Amino acid sequence: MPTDATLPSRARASDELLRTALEQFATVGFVGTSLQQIADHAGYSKSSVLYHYASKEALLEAAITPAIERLEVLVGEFAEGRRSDAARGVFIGSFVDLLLGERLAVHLFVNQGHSLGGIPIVERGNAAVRVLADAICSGATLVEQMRFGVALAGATYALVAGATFFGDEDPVNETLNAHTDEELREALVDVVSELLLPADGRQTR
Amino acid sequence: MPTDATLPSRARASDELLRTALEQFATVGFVGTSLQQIADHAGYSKSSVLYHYASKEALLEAAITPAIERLEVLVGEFAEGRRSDAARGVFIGSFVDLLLGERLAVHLFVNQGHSLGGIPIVERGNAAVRVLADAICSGATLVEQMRFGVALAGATYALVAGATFFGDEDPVNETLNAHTDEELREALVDVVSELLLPADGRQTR
DNA sequence: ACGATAATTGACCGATCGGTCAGATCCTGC
DNA sequence: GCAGGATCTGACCGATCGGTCAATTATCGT
Repeated sequence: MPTDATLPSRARASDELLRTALEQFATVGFVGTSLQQIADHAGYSKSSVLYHYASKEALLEAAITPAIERLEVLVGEFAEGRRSDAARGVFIGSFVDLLLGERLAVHLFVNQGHSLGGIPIVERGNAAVRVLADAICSGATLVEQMRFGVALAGATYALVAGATFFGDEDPVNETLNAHTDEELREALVDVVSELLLPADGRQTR
Repeated sequence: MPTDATLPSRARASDELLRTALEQFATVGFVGTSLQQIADHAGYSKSSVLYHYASKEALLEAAITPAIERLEVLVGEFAEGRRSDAARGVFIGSFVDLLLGERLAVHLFVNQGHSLGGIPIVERGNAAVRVLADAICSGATLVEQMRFGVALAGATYALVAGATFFGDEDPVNETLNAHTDEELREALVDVVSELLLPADGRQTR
Protein backbone atom coordinates (compact mmCIF):
# COMPACT_ATOMS: atom_id res chain seq x y z
CA MET A 1 0.00 0.00 0.00
CA PRO A 2 1.33 3.46 -0.88
CA THR A 3 2.08 5.53 2.17
CA ASP A 4 -0.81 7.91 2.10
CA ALA A 5 -0.76 11.30 3.72
CA THR A 6 2.94 11.68 3.01
CA LEU A 7 2.59 13.71 -0.17
CA PRO A 8 -0.38 15.96 0.45
CA SER A 9 -0.09 17.78 -2.86
CA ARG A 10 0.33 14.91 -5.29
CA ALA A 11 -3.05 14.11 -6.80
CA ARG A 12 -4.06 10.51 -6.18
CA ALA A 13 -5.46 8.62 -9.12
CA SER A 14 -8.66 7.64 -7.38
CA ASP A 15 -9.30 11.28 -6.49
CA GLU A 16 -8.82 12.45 -10.06
CA LEU A 17 -11.19 9.76 -11.23
CA LEU A 18 -13.72 10.69 -8.60
CA ARG A 19 -13.57 14.36 -9.51
CA THR A 20 -13.93 13.59 -13.20
CA ALA A 21 -16.80 11.19 -12.59
CA LEU A 22 -18.74 13.65 -10.46
CA GLU A 23 -18.25 16.30 -13.11
CA GLN A 24 -19.53 14.03 -15.86
CA PHE A 25 -22.42 12.66 -13.80
CA ALA A 26 -23.57 16.17 -13.02
CA THR A 27 -23.31 17.48 -16.57
CA VAL A 28 -24.50 14.62 -18.77
CA GLY A 29 -26.21 12.42 -16.21
CA PHE A 30 -25.36 9.13 -14.53
CA VAL A 31 -26.87 6.89 -17.18
CA GLY A 32 -25.58 9.24 -19.86
CA THR A 33 -22.01 8.89 -18.68
CA SER A 34 -20.01 5.83 -19.73
CA LEU A 35 -17.01 4.47 -17.87
CA GLN A 36 -15.11 5.03 -21.09
CA GLN A 37 -15.87 8.75 -21.02
CA ILE A 38 -14.72 9.05 -17.43
CA ALA A 39 -11.54 7.18 -18.24
CA ASP A 40 -10.83 9.33 -21.29
CA HIS A 41 -11.45 12.62 -19.50
CA ALA A 42 -9.23 11.59 -16.60
CA GLY A 43 -6.51 10.16 -18.82
CA TYR A 44 -6.80 6.54 -17.75
CA SER A 45 -8.20 3.38 -19.25
CA LYS A 46 -11.61 2.01 -18.48
CA SER A 47 -9.98 -0.91 -16.68
CA SER A 48 -8.20 1.47 -14.35
CA VAL A 49 -11.46 3.10 -13.40
CA LEU A 50 -12.85 -0.29 -12.45
CA TYR A 51 -9.69 -1.07 -10.54
CA HIS A 52 -10.16 1.89 -8.22
CA TYR A 53 -13.93 1.59 -8.01
CA ALA A 54 -15.66 -1.76 -8.11
CA SER A 55 -18.48 -0.54 -10.31
CA LYS A 56 -20.10 2.51 -11.86
CA GLU A 57 -22.50 2.55 -8.95
CA ALA A 58 -19.64 2.52 -6.43
CA LEU A 59 -18.26 5.56 -8.23
CA LEU A 60 -21.56 7.36 -7.82
CA GLU A 61 -21.75 6.42 -4.19
CA ALA A 62 -18.27 7.75 -3.48
CA ALA A 63 -19.09 10.93 -5.37
CA ILE A 64 -22.21 12.00 -3.51
CA THR A 65 -21.95 10.36 -0.09
CA PRO A 66 -20.29 13.38 1.59
CA ALA A 67 -23.02 15.73 0.39
CA ILE A 68 -25.80 13.35 1.41
CA GLU A 69 -24.35 12.93 4.89
CA ARG A 70 -24.11 16.67 5.32
CA LEU A 71 -27.75 16.91 4.28
CA GLU A 72 -28.72 14.22 6.75
CA VAL A 73 -27.21 15.92 9.79
CA LEU A 74 -28.70 19.23 8.65
CA VAL A 75 -32.17 17.77 8.28
CA GLY A 76 -31.78 15.89 11.56
CA GLU A 77 -30.99 19.03 13.48
CA PHE A 78 -33.85 20.91 11.86
CA ALA A 79 -36.37 18.14 12.41
CA GLU A 80 -35.69 17.66 16.11
CA GLY A 81 -34.90 21.26 17.03
CA ARG A 82 -37.93 23.45 17.59
CA ARG A 83 -38.98 25.78 14.83
CA SER A 84 -37.94 28.98 16.49
CA ASP A 85 -37.04 31.88 14.23
CA ALA A 86 -33.44 31.69 15.41
CA ALA A 87 -33.28 28.00 14.57
CA ARG A 88 -34.77 28.73 11.16
CA GLY A 89 -32.14 31.34 10.54
CA VAL A 90 -29.35 28.91 11.41
CA PHE A 91 -30.89 26.26 9.21
CA ILE A 92 -31.14 28.61 6.24
CA GLY A 93 -27.50 29.57 6.55
CA SER A 94 -26.35 25.97 6.82
CA PHE A 95 -28.55 24.96 3.93
CA VAL A 96 -27.09 27.61 1.65
CA ASP A 97 -23.60 26.61 2.76
CA LEU A 98 -24.34 23.05 1.78
CA LEU A 99 -25.59 24.17 -1.63
CA LEU A 100 -22.49 26.24 -2.28
CA GLY A 101 -20.02 23.72 -0.86
CA GLU A 102 -21.34 20.70 -2.74
CA ARG A 103 -22.62 22.23 -5.95
CA LEU A 104 -21.92 19.33 -8.27
CA ALA A 105 -23.16 16.65 -5.92
CA VAL A 106 -26.29 18.67 -5.19
CA HIS A 107 -26.84 19.20 -8.89
CA LEU A 108 -26.51 15.49 -9.52
CA PHE A 109 -28.75 14.44 -6.66
CA VAL A 110 -31.44 17.03 -7.27
CA ASN A 111 -31.78 16.45 -10.98
CA GLN A 112 -31.45 12.70 -11.06
CA GLY A 113 -32.24 11.51 -7.56
CA HIS A 114 -35.69 10.32 -8.49
CA SER A 115 -34.61 8.23 -11.46
CA LEU A 116 -31.82 6.52 -9.52
CA GLY A 117 -33.95 4.44 -7.22
CA GLY A 118 -32.37 1.28 -5.87
CA ILE A 119 -29.00 2.88 -5.27
CA PRO A 120 -28.63 2.94 -1.48
CA ILE A 121 -26.96 6.30 -1.08
CA VAL A 122 -29.53 7.96 -3.31
CA GLU A 123 -32.32 6.37 -1.32
CA ARG A 124 -30.78 7.79 1.84
CA GLY A 125 -30.79 11.22 0.26
CA ASN A 126 -34.38 10.89 -0.87
CA ALA A 127 -35.35 9.75 2.61
CA ALA A 128 -33.69 12.82 4.10
CA VAL A 129 -35.61 15.07 1.72
CA ARG A 130 -38.84 13.35 2.69
CA VAL A 131 -38.10 13.89 6.38
CA LEU A 132 -37.46 17.55 5.68
CA ALA A 133 -40.64 17.87 3.66
CA ASP A 134 -42.57 16.14 6.42
CA ALA A 135 -41.21 18.47 9.07
CA ILE A 136 -42.18 21.41 6.90
CA CYS A 137 -45.62 20.22 5.96
CA SER A 138 -46.89 18.95 9.31
CA GLY A 139 -49.52 21.34 10.51
CA ALA A 140 -48.86 23.98 7.88
CA THR A 141 -51.26 25.56 5.45
CA LEU A 142 -50.83 25.05 1.73
CA VAL A 143 -49.40 28.53 1.27
CA GLU A 144 -46.90 27.93 4.07
CA GLN A 145 -45.82 24.67 2.48
CA MET A 146 -45.45 26.44 -0.82
CA ARG A 147 -43.38 29.15 0.76
CA PHE A 148 -40.97 26.59 2.15
CA GLY A 149 -40.91 24.53 -0.99
CA VAL A 150 -40.35 27.49 -3.28
CA ALA A 151 -37.67 28.93 -1.01
CA LEU A 152 -35.59 25.78 -0.62
CA ALA A 153 -36.19 24.38 -4.07
CA GLY A 154 -35.68 27.82 -5.54
CA ALA A 155 -32.39 28.41 -3.78
CA THR A 156 -31.24 24.97 -4.80
CA TYR A 157 -32.27 25.20 -8.39
CA ALA A 158 -31.28 28.81 -8.90
CA LEU A 159 -27.70 27.77 -8.25
CA VAL A 160 -27.97 24.52 -10.12
CA ALA A 161 -29.63 26.12 -13.10
CA GLY A 162 -27.15 28.94 -13.03
CA ALA A 163 -24.36 26.43 -13.42
CA THR A 164 -26.48 24.47 -15.85
CA PHE A 165 -27.74 26.86 -18.45
CA PHE A 166 -24.90 29.30 -18.40
CA GLY A 167 -21.92 27.28 -19.44
CA ASP A 168 -18.42 28.50 -18.95
CA GLU A 169 -18.26 30.95 -21.83
CA ASP A 170 -21.84 32.10 -21.77
CA PRO A 171 -22.27 35.87 -21.94
CA VAL A 172 -25.35 36.03 -19.76
CA ASN A 173 -23.95 34.66 -16.57
CA GLU A 174 -20.97 36.93 -16.48
CA THR A 175 -22.99 38.83 -13.97
CA LEU A 176 -23.64 35.75 -11.92
CA ASN A 177 -20.19 34.24 -12.07
CA ALA A 178 -18.57 37.58 -11.46
CA HIS A 179 -19.67 37.34 -7.86
CA THR A 180 -17.76 35.52 -5.20
CA ASP A 181 -19.27 32.72 -3.20
CA GLU A 182 -19.55 35.05 -0.24
CA GLU A 183 -21.67 37.48 -2.23
CA LEU A 184 -23.83 34.67 -3.57
CA ARG A 185 -24.28 33.25 -0.09
CA GLU A 186 -25.37 36.58 1.29
CA ALA A 187 -27.86 37.22 -1.51
CA LEU A 188 -29.30 33.73 -1.25
CA VAL A 189 -29.65 33.89 2.51
CA ASP A 190 -31.33 37.26 2.13
CA VAL A 191 -33.95 36.07 -0.32
CA VAL A 192 -34.69 32.80 1.46
CA SER A 193 -34.96 34.59 4.80
CA GLU A 194 -37.29 37.06 3.16
CA LEU A 195 -39.69 34.23 2.46
CA LEU A 196 -39.24 32.10 5.54
CA LEU A 197 -38.58 34.53 8.34
CA PRO A 198 -41.15 36.97 9.72
CA ALA A 199 -39.73 40.03 8.04
CA ASP A 200 -40.29 43.42 9.61
CA GLY A 201 -43.96 44.23 9.36
CA ARG A 202 -45.08 40.95 7.73
CA GLN A 203 -46.32 37.85 9.43
CA THR A 204 -44.78 34.59 8.25
CA ARG A 205 -47.85 32.61 9.12
CA MET B 1 -55.30 7.00 -44.11
CA PRO B 2 -57.74 6.62 -41.22
CA THR B 3 -60.33 9.32 -41.19
CA ASP B 4 -59.13 11.41 -38.31
CA ALA B 5 -61.39 13.61 -36.27
CA THR B 6 -64.28 11.24 -36.83
CA LEU B 7 -63.91 9.33 -33.59
CA PRO B 8 -62.79 11.87 -31.04
CA SER B 9 -62.75 9.41 -28.14
CA ARG B 10 -60.87 6.49 -29.67
CA ALA B 11 -57.21 6.73 -28.61
CA ARG B 12 -54.84 6.84 -31.55
CA ALA B 13 -51.75 4.65 -31.37
CA SER B 14 -49.32 7.49 -31.90
CA ASP B 15 -50.95 9.40 -29.07
CA GLU B 16 -50.68 6.50 -26.68
CA LEU B 17 -47.05 6.08 -27.58
CA LEU B 18 -46.40 9.78 -27.13
CA ARG B 19 -48.05 9.80 -23.73
CA THR B 20 -46.13 6.74 -22.61
CA ALA B 21 -42.85 8.12 -23.90
CA LEU B 22 -43.29 11.47 -22.15
CA GLU B 23 -44.11 9.65 -18.95
CA GLN B 24 -41.01 7.49 -19.17
CA PHE B 25 -38.73 10.32 -20.26
CA ALA B 26 -39.86 12.37 -17.29
CA THR B 27 -39.50 9.63 -14.71
CA VAL B 28 -36.37 7.72 -15.71
CA GLY B 29 -34.77 10.18 -18.09
CA PHE B 30 -34.37 10.37 -21.85
CA VAL B 31 -31.13 8.40 -22.03
CA GLY B 32 -32.42 6.08 -19.33
CA THR B 33 -35.48 5.18 -21.36
CA SER B 34 -35.18 2.58 -24.12
CA LEU B 35 -37.49 2.26 -27.06
CA GLN B 36 -38.18 -1.24 -25.82
CA GLN B 37 -39.48 0.09 -22.51
CA ILE B 38 -41.77 2.56 -24.24
CA ALA B 39 -43.08 -0.17 -26.51
CA ASP B 40 -43.68 -2.54 -23.60
CA HIS B 41 -45.47 0.04 -21.46
CA ALA B 42 -47.68 1.06 -24.35
CA GLY B 43 -48.36 -2.51 -25.46
CA TYR B 44 -46.67 -2.32 -28.85
CA SER B 45 -43.47 -3.60 -30.36
CA LYS B 46 -40.31 -1.54 -30.69
CA SER B 47 -40.75 -1.57 -34.45
CA SER B 48 -44.17 0.01 -34.12
CA VAL B 49 -42.74 2.83 -32.08
CA LEU B 50 -40.25 3.53 -34.85
CA TYR B 51 -43.01 3.32 -37.40
CA HIS B 52 -44.93 6.18 -35.81
CA TYR B 53 -41.86 8.21 -34.88
CA ALA B 54 -38.77 8.22 -37.03
CA SER B 55 -36.38 8.09 -34.09
CA LYS B 56 -36.11 8.34 -30.33
CA GLU B 57 -35.20 11.98 -30.76
CA ALA B 58 -38.32 12.62 -32.87
CA LEU B 59 -40.34 11.14 -30.02
CA LEU B 60 -38.77 13.57 -27.59
CA GLU B 61 -39.37 16.46 -29.93
CA ALA B 62 -43.05 15.62 -30.31
CA ALA B 63 -43.36 15.22 -26.56
CA ILE B 64 -42.05 18.60 -25.44
CA THR B 65 -42.59 20.91 -28.41
CA PRO B 66 -45.99 22.19 -27.22
CA ALA B 67 -44.61 23.13 -23.81
CA ILE B 68 -41.54 24.81 -25.30
CA GLU B 69 -43.65 26.84 -27.68
CA ARG B 70 -45.87 28.00 -24.85
CA LEU B 71 -42.75 29.02 -22.96
CA GLU B 72 -41.45 30.91 -25.97
CA VAL B 73 -44.54 33.07 -26.42
CA LEU B 74 -44.65 33.69 -22.67
CA VAL B 75 -41.03 34.78 -22.56
CA GLY B 76 -41.48 36.84 -25.70
CA GLU B 77 -44.35 38.81 -24.23
CA PHE B 78 -42.48 39.35 -20.98
CA ALA B 79 -39.25 40.42 -22.67
CA GLU B 80 -40.80 43.02 -24.94
CA GLY B 81 -43.54 44.24 -22.64
CA ARG B 82 -42.46 46.75 -20.07
CA ARG B 83 -41.84 45.58 -16.57
CA SER B 84 -44.83 47.20 -14.98
CA ASP B 85 -46.25 45.57 -11.89
CA ALA B 86 -49.41 44.68 -13.75
CA ALA B 87 -47.39 43.02 -16.52
CA ARG B 88 -45.44 41.13 -13.90
CA GLY B 89 -48.63 39.91 -12.33
CA VAL B 90 -49.92 38.64 -15.65
CA PHE B 91 -46.61 36.94 -16.37
CA ILE B 92 -46.61 35.17 -13.00
CA GLY B 93 -50.10 33.84 -13.59
CA SER B 94 -49.28 32.61 -17.08
CA PHE B 95 -46.06 31.07 -15.87
CA VAL B 96 -47.78 29.08 -13.16
CA ASP B 97 -50.42 28.01 -15.66
CA LEU B 98 -47.69 26.71 -17.92
CA LEU B 99 -46.15 24.77 -15.04
CA LEU B 100 -49.44 23.18 -14.09
CA GLY B 101 -50.58 22.50 -17.64
CA GLU B 102 -47.38 20.88 -18.85
CA ARG B 103 -46.07 19.21 -15.74
CA LEU B 104 -44.38 16.23 -17.33
CA ALA B 105 -42.82 18.18 -20.18
CA VAL B 106 -41.61 20.85 -17.78
CA HIS B 107 -40.18 18.19 -15.51
CA LEU B 108 -38.36 16.60 -18.40
CA PHE B 109 -37.03 19.85 -19.80
CA VAL B 110 -36.00 21.33 -16.47
CA ASN B 111 -34.17 18.29 -15.19
CA GLN B 112 -32.52 17.16 -18.38
CA GLY B 113 -32.47 20.17 -20.67
CA HIS B 114 -28.81 20.87 -20.06
CA SER B 115 -27.60 17.35 -20.84
CA LEU B 116 -29.61 17.15 -24.06
CA GLY B 117 -27.65 19.64 -26.09
CA GLY B 118 -27.76 19.20 -29.85
CA ILE B 119 -31.44 18.37 -29.93
CA PRO B 120 -33.05 21.36 -31.68
CA ILE B 121 -36.22 21.65 -29.64
CA VAL B 122 -34.26 21.48 -26.40
CA GLU B 123 -31.89 24.17 -27.66
CA ARG B 124 -34.90 26.34 -28.41
CA GLY B 125 -36.11 25.87 -24.87
CA ASN B 126 -32.71 26.66 -23.43
CA ALA B 127 -32.53 29.75 -25.58
CA ALA B 128 -35.91 30.90 -24.28
CA VAL B 129 -34.72 30.42 -20.71
CA ARG B 130 -31.62 32.44 -21.49
CA VAL B 131 -33.71 35.27 -22.91
CA LEU B 132 -35.85 35.23 -19.80
CA ALA B 133 -32.79 35.26 -17.54
CA ASP B 134 -31.31 38.08 -19.57
CA ALA B 135 -34.45 40.16 -19.28
CA ILE B 136 -34.43 39.57 -15.55
CA CYS B 137 -30.76 40.22 -14.96
CA SER B 138 -30.24 43.33 -17.08
CA GLY B 139 -29.75 46.25 -14.76
CA ALA B 140 -30.74 44.38 -11.62
CA THR B 141 -28.81 43.93 -8.43
CA LEU B 142 -27.64 40.52 -7.33
CA VAL B 143 -30.38 40.25 -4.73
CA GLU B 144 -33.02 41.17 -7.31
CA GLN B 145 -31.68 38.52 -9.66
CA MET B 146 -31.77 36.01 -6.85
CA ARG B 147 -35.34 36.94 -6.02
CA PHE B 148 -36.40 36.25 -9.56
CA GLY B 149 -34.34 33.11 -9.86
CA VAL B 150 -35.53 31.66 -6.58
CA ALA B 151 -39.14 32.54 -7.30
CA LEU B 152 -39.34 31.04 -10.79
CA ALA B 153 -36.99 28.13 -10.19
CA GLY B 154 -38.65 27.51 -6.86
CA ALA B 155 -42.14 27.46 -8.27
CA THR B 156 -40.98 25.19 -11.05
CA TYR B 157 -39.07 22.79 -8.90
CA ALA B 158 -41.50 22.75 -6.03
CA LEU B 159 -44.03 21.24 -8.38
CA VAL B 160 -41.56 19.02 -10.16
CA ALA B 161 -40.02 17.77 -6.93
CA GLY B 162 -43.44 17.28 -5.46
CA ALA B 163 -44.28 14.93 -8.29
CA THR B 164 -40.80 13.49 -8.13
CA PHE B 165 -40.14 12.54 -4.55
CA PHE B 166 -43.66 11.77 -3.54
CA GLY B 167 -44.70 8.92 -5.76
CA ASP B 168 -48.28 7.91 -6.13
CA GLU B 169 -48.62 6.01 -2.87
CA ASP B 170 -46.39 8.15 -0.74
CA PRO B 171 -47.90 9.15 2.60
CA VAL B 172 -46.23 12.54 2.78
CA ASN B 173 -47.72 14.15 -0.27
CA GLU B 174 -51.25 13.27 0.56
CA THR B 175 -51.42 16.83 1.73
CA LEU B 176 -50.06 18.11 -1.54
CA ASN B 177 -52.01 15.87 -3.88
CA ALA B 178 -55.18 16.37 -1.90
CA HIS B 179 -55.40 19.85 -3.36
CA THR B 180 -56.90 20.64 -6.68
CA ASP B 181 -54.95 22.36 -9.40
CA GLU B 182 -56.89 25.53 -8.71
CA GLU B 183 -55.77 25.55 -5.10
CA LEU B 184 -52.20 24.82 -6.09
CA ARG B 185 -52.28 27.58 -8.65
CA GLU B 186 -53.55 30.10 -6.15
CA ALA B 187 -50.96 29.19 -3.53
CA LEU B 188 -48.14 29.27 -6.06
CA VAL B 189 -49.21 32.61 -7.47
CA ASP B 190 -49.43 33.97 -3.94
CA VAL B 191 -45.93 32.95 -2.96
CA VAL B 192 -44.30 34.02 -6.20
CA SER B 193 -46.10 37.34 -6.14
CA GLU B 194 -44.94 37.79 -2.56
CA LEU B 195 -41.36 37.69 -3.80
CA LEU B 196 -41.70 39.51 -7.08
CA LEU B 197 -44.39 42.08 -6.55
CA PRO B 198 -44.02 45.12 -4.29
CA ALA B 199 -46.14 43.80 -1.47
CA ASP B 200 -47.88 46.26 0.81
CA GLY B 201 -45.27 48.07 2.80
CA ARG B 202 -42.21 46.48 1.19
CA GLN B 203 -40.22 47.77 -1.76
CA THR B 204 -39.44 45.20 -4.44
CA ARG B 205 -36.30 46.96 -5.51
C1' DA C 1 -64.29 -9.36 -53.73
C1' DC C 2 -60.16 -7.08 -54.42
C1' DG C 3 -56.34 -4.05 -54.60
C1' DA C 4 -53.98 -0.30 -52.04
C1' DT C 5 -52.41 1.57 -48.21
C1' DA C 6 -51.84 1.81 -43.16
C1' DA C 7 -50.25 -0.60 -39.28
C1' DT C 8 -47.63 -4.05 -36.95
C1' DT C 9 -44.10 -7.28 -36.20
C1' DG C 10 -39.76 -10.39 -35.70
C1' DA C 11 -35.28 -11.00 -37.39
C1' DC C 12 -31.29 -8.82 -37.77
C1' DC C 13 -27.26 -5.18 -37.70
C1' DG C 14 -23.27 -2.57 -35.88
C1' DA C 15 -22.11 -0.02 -31.88
C1' DT C 16 -21.63 0.57 -27.20
C1' DC C 17 -22.65 -0.60 -22.62
C1' DG C 18 -20.76 -2.34 -17.73
C1' DG C 19 -17.81 -5.69 -16.21
C1' DT C 20 -14.04 -9.76 -16.05
C1' DC C 21 -9.49 -11.40 -16.47
C1' DA C 22 -4.81 -12.36 -17.43
C1' DG C 23 -0.88 -10.29 -18.03
C1' DA C 24 2.48 -6.08 -18.22
C1' DT C 25 4.69 -2.42 -15.57
C1' DC C 26 5.80 0.25 -11.70
C1' DC C 27 7.26 1.00 -7.02
C1' DT C 28 9.23 -0.18 -2.67
C1' DG C 29 11.15 -2.73 1.41
C1' DC C 30 14.67 -5.84 2.15
C1' DG D 1 18.83 -7.03 -7.30
C1' DC D 2 14.99 -9.19 -6.31
C1' DA D 3 10.44 -10.53 -4.45
C1' DG D 4 5.78 -8.92 -4.10
C1' DG D 5 2.10 -6.09 -3.92
C1' DA D 6 -0.01 -1.88 -6.15
C1' DT D 7 -1.26 -0.05 -10.43
C1' DC D 8 -2.44 -0.02 -15.15
C1' DT D 9 -3.92 -1.90 -19.50
C1' DG D 10 -5.85 -4.47 -23.82
C1' DA D 11 -8.54 -8.25 -25.10
C1' DC D 12 -12.64 -10.09 -24.48
C1' DC D 13 -17.70 -11.22 -22.86
C1' DG D 14 -22.83 -11.16 -22.83
C1' DA D 15 -26.39 -7.81 -22.90
C1' DT D 16 -28.68 -4.05 -24.65
C1' DC D 17 -28.84 0.00 -27.29
C1' DG D 18 -31.10 2.70 -31.54
C1' DG D 19 -32.29 1.66 -35.98
C1' DT D 20 -33.26 -1.01 -40.74
C1' DC D 21 -35.87 -4.10 -43.47
C1' DA D 22 -38.79 -7.50 -45.47
C1' DA D 23 -42.83 -9.74 -44.60
C1' DT D 24 -47.42 -10.16 -42.50
C1' DT D 25 -51.94 -8.56 -41.04
C1' DA D 26 -55.74 -5.09 -40.61
C1' DT D 27 -58.50 -1.59 -42.74
C1' DC D 28 -61.03 0.62 -46.20
C1' DG D 29 -62.61 2.74 -50.73
C1' DT D 30 -64.51 0.94 -54.73
